[in-house]
Amino acid sequence: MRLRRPEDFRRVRTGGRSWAHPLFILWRLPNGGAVTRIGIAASRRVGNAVERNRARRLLREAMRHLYHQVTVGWDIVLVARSTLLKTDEREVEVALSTVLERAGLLTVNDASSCQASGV
RNA sequence: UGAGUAGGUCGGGGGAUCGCGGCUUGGCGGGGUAACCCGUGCAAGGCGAGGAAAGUCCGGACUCCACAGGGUACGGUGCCGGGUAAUUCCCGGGCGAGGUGACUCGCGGAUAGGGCCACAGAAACAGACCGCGUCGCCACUCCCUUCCCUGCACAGCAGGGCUAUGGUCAGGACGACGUAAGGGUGAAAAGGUGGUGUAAGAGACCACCGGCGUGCCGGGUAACCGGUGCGGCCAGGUAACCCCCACCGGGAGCAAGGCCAAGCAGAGGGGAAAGCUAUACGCUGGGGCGCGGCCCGUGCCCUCUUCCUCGAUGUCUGCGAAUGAUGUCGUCACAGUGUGACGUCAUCGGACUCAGAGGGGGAAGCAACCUUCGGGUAGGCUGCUGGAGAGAGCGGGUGACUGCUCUCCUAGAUAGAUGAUCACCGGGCCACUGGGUGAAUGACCCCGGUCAGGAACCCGCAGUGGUCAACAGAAUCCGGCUUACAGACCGACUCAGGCC
RNA sequence: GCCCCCAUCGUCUAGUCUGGUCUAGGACACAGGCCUUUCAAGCCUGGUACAUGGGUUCAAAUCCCGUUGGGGGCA
Repeated sequence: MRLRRPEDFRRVRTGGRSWAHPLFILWRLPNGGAVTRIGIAASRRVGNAVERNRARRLLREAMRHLYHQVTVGWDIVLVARSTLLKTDEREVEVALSTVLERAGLLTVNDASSCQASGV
């Protein structure tokens, strides 16, 4: 599920914890439900419209591959940085999985982690 | 072959797997008698970014608000004609400038008026610093003359002097006038050349050239062009300064606008028709009576929230004197189980008087609504994609463009959909290999060819490997402009060189 | 998305409307020197800017057009 309303983004950004990475910043906040909700943001500092779309799509594709390994019940906001434009999807996916692990959001699952590293 | 000019087209292709957003159909769930509607971690089918989607610079469509008409203000456009829904766009033409040329660039008015033109320069729009002249004045320099001194043997001559006389050719100073040829300054300086002319000069005059204004004739829808006559040198730049002339323009923008849900806090101003209209005080007004001869003044009383008007010696309620009716009781008279009179009490009626209340219509007031400021919401639906639409054919037009016919349907997101991975084909560039054309050179026939040979260069035909692939993402829609852009292709034209 | 506004030394600004005297002024900051035992303060000196590309004009920070960057408003 995606986060769409501006107040949801505000809530996660003000009430949640964050982890920074050279490629992006991750915020998370428990939502009290049984679903994982993802929001992706790219400011004008990232670049023009094409570059912002590119950054968003990379993050969304990486998150799609890792979605079922994420512990349920959290709202997650990913903020893109301009370094994303120089990388490809696999690097983003590896970086995202390590940051998710540091944030304690990965459900420990041997099969899925092997799949994640093997893709 | 080289160098250019203007224009047009394209913006990699088709696949596999996993995903994304609409639409249609079908499942599933809900509602409903039904038609059908709503929802969806579902399935299938089909669709899914651009030539600039960008900048938001013009012009329209559409929506809301305002709106008799005209003028002014403000803004825009600006050679002429045409195209178009419209334009600051496009097409054709005119003039000027640049280029050998293809071609490119520019465009109202500076004698309608105002302002400005720094510094420099005499002067920046009409002027005189130097200069060139004429005249006057001075007598400074020089010259001449007179005078004085010295010498020569003195008629005179020579030299010198002059704060001493006169003259005025020349120079100089000053003043007045003429002049604009020349000088210098500046971004810009008052038509050019030659002559006549003059005190000096000057379009002052003349010839030619250039420019301007204007009349006529001819061509053209027009801008304008050609011819011809006249005037006359008219005399700077700036209108992306004000301005003049002609034409155009109401304002805001899809976050417009409409509907629903949720939520908050009202205040000021204006206010049509219909509807509704309470209390108190004061002022004003109205009515009645009295006094003074009248106008009028004054005193008292009554009346309505306030004012106007209609109607009213009226209506209703209450108190109640005189008086009337009935009844009880008493007294008297007549008279005789009664009648009458008077008195008292009770009940009923009650003119007039007194006290109180009141009608119909209109205006003020309340109020729907509008507006200004303030407060609240940032959720959903709609607008929302079929249109000045695209392609082809046949016509019209020099062209922009346009008429008819046929065919086609081609994104609608809203933290905002096109992505990830994999190879394949195609393109540019580079390297290597192969191939083609083929010089030097050699041989043969013979005054020019044939055969061998294989360098450098060129081509990029074939193969292999590597590498590169831009600018950029719809947000109401459309027509233009501007800006960004790797590269590829198409035909047209010009100039130069070579060959036939 | 739609509609406005702005850009001048390192920073804050004047000048722009009405072009010239702008080699662009001021304050703070910076560098050097004087003063002081030293620091601060004070005094003197210096360097440092018209966002960018064109156009109009004799001349542009100023007027016109494009580009870039920044800011704001609109249910």
